[in-house]
Amino acid sequence: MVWKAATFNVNGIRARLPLLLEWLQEQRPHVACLQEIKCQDKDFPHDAFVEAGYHVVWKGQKSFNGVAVLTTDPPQEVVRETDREVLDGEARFLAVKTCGVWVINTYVPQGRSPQDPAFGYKLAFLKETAQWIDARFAPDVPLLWTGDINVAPDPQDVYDPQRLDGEVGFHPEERRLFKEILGWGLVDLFRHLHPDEKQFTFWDYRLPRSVQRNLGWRLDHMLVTEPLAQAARDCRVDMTPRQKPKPSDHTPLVAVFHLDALSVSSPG
Amino acid sequence: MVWKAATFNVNGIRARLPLLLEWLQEQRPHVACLQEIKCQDKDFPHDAFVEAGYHVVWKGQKSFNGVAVLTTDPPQEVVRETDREVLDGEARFLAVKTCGVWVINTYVPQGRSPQDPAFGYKLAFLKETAQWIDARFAPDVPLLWTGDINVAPDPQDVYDPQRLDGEVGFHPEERRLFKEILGWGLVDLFRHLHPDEKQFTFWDYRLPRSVQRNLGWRLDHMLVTEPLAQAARDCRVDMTPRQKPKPSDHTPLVAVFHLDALSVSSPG
DNA sequence: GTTTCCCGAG
DNA sequence: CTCGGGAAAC
Repeated sequence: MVWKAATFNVNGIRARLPLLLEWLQEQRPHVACLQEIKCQDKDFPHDAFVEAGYHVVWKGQKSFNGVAVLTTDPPQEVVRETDREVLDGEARFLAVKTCGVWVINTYVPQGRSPQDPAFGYKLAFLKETAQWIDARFAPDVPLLWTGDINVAPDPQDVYDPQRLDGEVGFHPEERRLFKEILGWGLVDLFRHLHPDEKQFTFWDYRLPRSVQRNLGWRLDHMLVTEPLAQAARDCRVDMTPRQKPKPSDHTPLVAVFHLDALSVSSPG
Repeated sequence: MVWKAATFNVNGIRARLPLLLEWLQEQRPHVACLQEIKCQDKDFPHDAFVEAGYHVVWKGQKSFNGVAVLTTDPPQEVVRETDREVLDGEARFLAVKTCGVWVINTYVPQGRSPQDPAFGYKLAFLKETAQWIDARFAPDVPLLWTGDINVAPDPQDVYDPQRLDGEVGFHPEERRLFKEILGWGLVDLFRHLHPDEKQFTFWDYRLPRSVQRNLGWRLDHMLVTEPLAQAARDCRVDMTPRQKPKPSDHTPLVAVFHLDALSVSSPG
């Protein structure tokens, strides 16, 4: 099957609901990983997604963070709790197996500033997620770690690498860690398919006309294991939601895979 | 000329802007008195009304209160300050002469509760407005005192006169004062033209389905001097804005006058 | 319920 | 700039 996956930091699912539903109808991803839903579980607009034809798994908290996974096919497995304090303490982690693929959706802490304890938390969150994956999966299973990773790995991933060097999101320590994580057996799919493109997924609201001036960052990623990398046919940023009225500060990243082409080592 | 006047407590002019502009295009009043604009002067959406073909006078304050007068014809005179502390202390009073008619727009304090100092302030505000009018005008000039007066004068002006007797807005003291003020030479135009109609202009947001159950109050009025009363051809409540999405808790009161029929004692 | 302000967070 | 939350007012 042709399988479409997407990640989208919506910055408030209630504020973004009209835009998000419109985008889902246009793109019809088989799986959509959402971050920063910013609502408690009871306030999640579940019905709207069911009406749109999706199964929904969500994990919210008051005010901040919160993640959700929408799937056209019912999820085969769901992991809501990892029993790791760093991953479970805030609503930032959700894993779902759908269409035979494990999808890990994370909203990695932004980090605030390199001196702030939040930066240590960010690094720990990245490490623990990688460890959790390592403990549970091998690099030869079809796995997609996606979401707002909040790290721009390379100079071409920020609008001004000189000025931003050392800033949170483009700090040597996180970039090094990001590469180290890839070393386990993950491919940065967008960069893999587009080695030279300068394409962003986030533009700060606070910079005037940041979209028009393209003052962006590539912070949202699809990290895939080798079998999925080989099954990939496309991975691109969809700019349209960021250009509409009342946008999120992020815009979706979308990938297409030929799951039939998947060569899995294990029998199941 | 046929002259249409309206009063509308918008409960936040920024939140109500789409509804208000739509309503202005449908009704095209020559003068529209707005209350509870709830914005500072710098935040008033002046341009939107100019584009809609209106001259605008407004007086706002932070957070609460605030009044505005829209006129199709340029105002001949404007009174923004009365030099009376009670009238000028909060943004509740604005007077404009347009098309030869003096229009006094007030947002009378709600009063909170009969024991609260705010209730005394309400009574004082009503008295001072009446005094200001008396000091400046005679009952034989065309004058319209309109706005959210926050008094339901008679039992037929509230949804449950028994239960509400003594409540703020339907307290004997304010009703008595309201009648006393009319005694100077003002006519409650809606009641004058519709002696037996039970028609409201306000329905509390907090009562579930208050509009459908018609749990309302008649708090918004057009008090006119005799010449205007004789020139009046119509005075009715326009329910449509209260029935649309995102309504104010009030709905407009609209009146039509034949100004040619005006017999003014003075020459100008 | 609804609006506005102020706050913390990004 | 924008979101959500809590307070105050009606």
